[in-house]
Amino acid sequence: MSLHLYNTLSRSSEEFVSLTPGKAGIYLCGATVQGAPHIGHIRSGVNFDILRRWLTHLGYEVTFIRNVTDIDDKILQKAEVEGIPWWAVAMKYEQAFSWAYSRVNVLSPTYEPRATGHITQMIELMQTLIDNGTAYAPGNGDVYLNVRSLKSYLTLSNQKIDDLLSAGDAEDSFKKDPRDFALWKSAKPGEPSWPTPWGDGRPGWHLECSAMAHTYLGAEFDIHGGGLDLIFPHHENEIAQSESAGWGFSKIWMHNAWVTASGEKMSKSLGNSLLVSEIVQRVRGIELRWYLGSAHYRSMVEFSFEALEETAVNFRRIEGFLARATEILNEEPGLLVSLDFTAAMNDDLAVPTALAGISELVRDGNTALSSLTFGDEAGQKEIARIAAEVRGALAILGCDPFDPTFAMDKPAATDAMDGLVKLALAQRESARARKDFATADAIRDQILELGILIEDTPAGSRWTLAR
RNA sequence: GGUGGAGUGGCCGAGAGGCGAGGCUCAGGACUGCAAAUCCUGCCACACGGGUUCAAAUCCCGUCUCCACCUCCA
Repeated sequence: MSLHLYNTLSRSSEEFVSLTPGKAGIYLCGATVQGAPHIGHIRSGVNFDILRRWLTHLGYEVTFIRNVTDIDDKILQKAEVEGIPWWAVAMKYEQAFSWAYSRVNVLSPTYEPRATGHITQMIELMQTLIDNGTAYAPGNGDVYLNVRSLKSYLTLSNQKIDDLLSAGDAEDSFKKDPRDFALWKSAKPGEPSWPTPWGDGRPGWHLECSAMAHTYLGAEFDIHGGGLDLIFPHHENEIAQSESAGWGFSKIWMHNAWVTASGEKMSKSLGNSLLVSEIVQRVRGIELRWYLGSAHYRSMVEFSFEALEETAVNFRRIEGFLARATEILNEEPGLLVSLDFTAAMNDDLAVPTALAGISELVRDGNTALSSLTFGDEAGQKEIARIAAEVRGALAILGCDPFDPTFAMDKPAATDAMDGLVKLALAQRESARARKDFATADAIRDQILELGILIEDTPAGSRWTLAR
């Protein structure tokens, strides 16, 4: 089966046919840099990173744009609170996001545009919309989109305009209709602003994504992604602006579900302990990624530390197999992508199904490892094949243990430490040889207290860090 | 009020008419000097009430519970 993806627009799974053969353009709504990233933000990054890696594996040349919205009401508020300029707030949290993305091995986008770098494009878009009558400037410096003038609206969220609850503050505004939304907001005293033909001001929330997607991906592109909660109003308004400008815009809309805590969506108050910076104190980045990536992207992930730990244990089993296979083979496994994995991924990125296949492969691999006899070339080949299929799958999911990105998670695995542990192991070995098990076990216990696990194998003892 | 989603074994979590996804935990076994790691066996679940069908977790009708979006949101 070829790649099929669920399109929010049609509420069904559709075959992916790119606009330009061999190429794929993706626009992902990135962060509004107003605070530190929690694991929900990062989940979105991981989900779409997996999509990107899969498309790349399938042979597409992927242009992946993930924006940074670096001007907005909350950033200005935060600047007040923190007593630093708004642009310093934006930079601070943009860097926090970059750090978090890198900890979970999310690839850098092809380009990462900032809203404030695209004011010119936004003004051009507004001019187009005003010229063709879909937008209006009431004279106070604001620019609004007239939603009643649209041929279609709310096609993504499948709502009727009159069913929407009306905005609370609509009465005293310059809007023609309460549902009209701001493309541009006039500057209040002390706020940053940019000059436009309609007055000094700053972008409304939605305009930047239309302008930037158009700049880097063109009038029409393949996939637009983001969190479920962006469907309305953000993505509806992007569609409204872009289609009114005559752009085809995105063919497929993909939305990731969120991470919940105690059954509820993470809000700021709940999210404090779930900052990426906190979680990676508990588990390694690769384990956090495994956790966030292992649920289907359209399913809610109910966060708990227990589930996180459990998933980490599951990952270590897979990792342990690859480590043992590497020792036996005397080289890093290759990278193969199996037919089962391909079938699962092609079915709207069915990672959980793919994971079941990986678990079965690992079991077969462990069995092959334990039944391997000296000089068994067929057995070695089998182990090499299985290890390569496991590693190949992990690599697509961004969790390849051999990926240098994760090297920082193994700080203690230096040659010096290896030498010291082996020294102790040699002493234990000689104690075992003379059947002095009390001494042998004492050595093992002492090493364990330092956080090092000992496994005795027919080929001798091996050690790993316990974590 | 409108729109969308969810309810699966001790726990997590897939599947969407027909042979027990998978993981974690736990119990037993194999291996081991003892462990660890690994493998094997066991734990036959689908919110509730009806219906359709040879066959329903899956389809239909109804009910209950929970969550989300409706101009701050990943």
